[in-house]
Amino acid sequence: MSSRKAALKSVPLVLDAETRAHDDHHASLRLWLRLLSCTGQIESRIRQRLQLSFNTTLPRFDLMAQLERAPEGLKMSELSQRLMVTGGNVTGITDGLEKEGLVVREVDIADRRINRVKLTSDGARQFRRMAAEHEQWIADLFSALSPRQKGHLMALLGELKAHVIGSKRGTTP
Amino acid sequence: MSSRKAALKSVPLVLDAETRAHDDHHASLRLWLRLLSCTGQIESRIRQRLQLSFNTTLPRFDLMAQLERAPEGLKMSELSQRLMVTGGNVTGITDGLEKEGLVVREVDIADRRINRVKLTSDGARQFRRMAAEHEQWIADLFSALSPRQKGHLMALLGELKAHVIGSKRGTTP
DNA sequence: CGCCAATACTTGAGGTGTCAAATACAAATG
DNA sequence: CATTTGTATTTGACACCTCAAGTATTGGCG
Repeated sequence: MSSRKAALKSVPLVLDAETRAHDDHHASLRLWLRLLSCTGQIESRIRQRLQLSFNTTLPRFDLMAQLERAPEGLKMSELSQRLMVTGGNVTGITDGLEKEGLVVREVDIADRRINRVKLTSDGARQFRRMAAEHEQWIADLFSALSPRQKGHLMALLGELKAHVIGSKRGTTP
Repeated sequence: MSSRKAALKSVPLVLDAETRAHDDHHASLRLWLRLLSCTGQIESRIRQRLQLSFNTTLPRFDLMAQLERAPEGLKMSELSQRLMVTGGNVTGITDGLEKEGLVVREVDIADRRINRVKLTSDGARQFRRMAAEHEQWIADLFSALSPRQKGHLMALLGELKAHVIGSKRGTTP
């Protein structure tokens, strides 16, 4: 109701360093939340479909996908590396798949510490069915973006990933 | 060894639909894997730091973050919605936080089915300490991108997310 | 040969996550 | 007011996932 205007807060023409930092922090935070929610949504859709269509899970699917490209089988440790999960985890998932007959463990002749894991023919057949559908799901989920946009997104994520991985120093030397 | 050239497979000047579809599928798949690995890397870095610096976890942090913006407290169901996880999960995380005295459950006077969850003053203090560091971590992790690039990434992910969420029909109506 | 460190994997405890069934309370209905 | 219906949360069974400790087995070294 007052008529005074002089007391309104001034709008600086040049933003100070602190303000810029604050804005950037905020932008990064929002970006991170969007990245997280985007990935989460897609992942949850895939899990859901894997469950509905094939009564399986993403980690199982991922493990089988690795095995499919390695007809000679993979060591547990190799699976662990490729799936970027711990060895104990691989043990558990492999147990489940083995119980369902989709996969077999074969003790290495030369070094009996080693377990070589292979797809059974049943597992291979089942995986091929799943892989085809899976690829289509992904294509559909990403169909909102043009090839050009996909390339752009790929590049931006590439830079981000490189920086994140590159700065992995300083934890426990 | 033959000198005949006519039998070489022709290279079409215009790619057929099948080839285009195949390439697009492949691009989508690679993009998805990169998205996944990027998010995973960042998430794992944050988890690691939360563990090292504050001996806590990401879900606990996220729950406390929600409570900080709601001094009157939140119902379990509200937490469930905001964190995008199931109610059972919220129960578990809240149990842990309550055991450590960072959070309290208060039964609603008017409707005794409702549990209102609040940060304790101890929890609030601890959260503020964590939040400041957390924001800095994020800013650092995303510092590889210019503000312009951040904006671009934000927009691309926005389109992707909108499409994914928009196509959520067709499961169980 | 015999011991010992390194390697490959498994096990067990603890925190997340999901779903479906159980519990506790409230509201609507007759 | 008693019964039914609905809502808020918890519980229990599984599946992941990590870390740290345990078990086998190998290969080197005295």
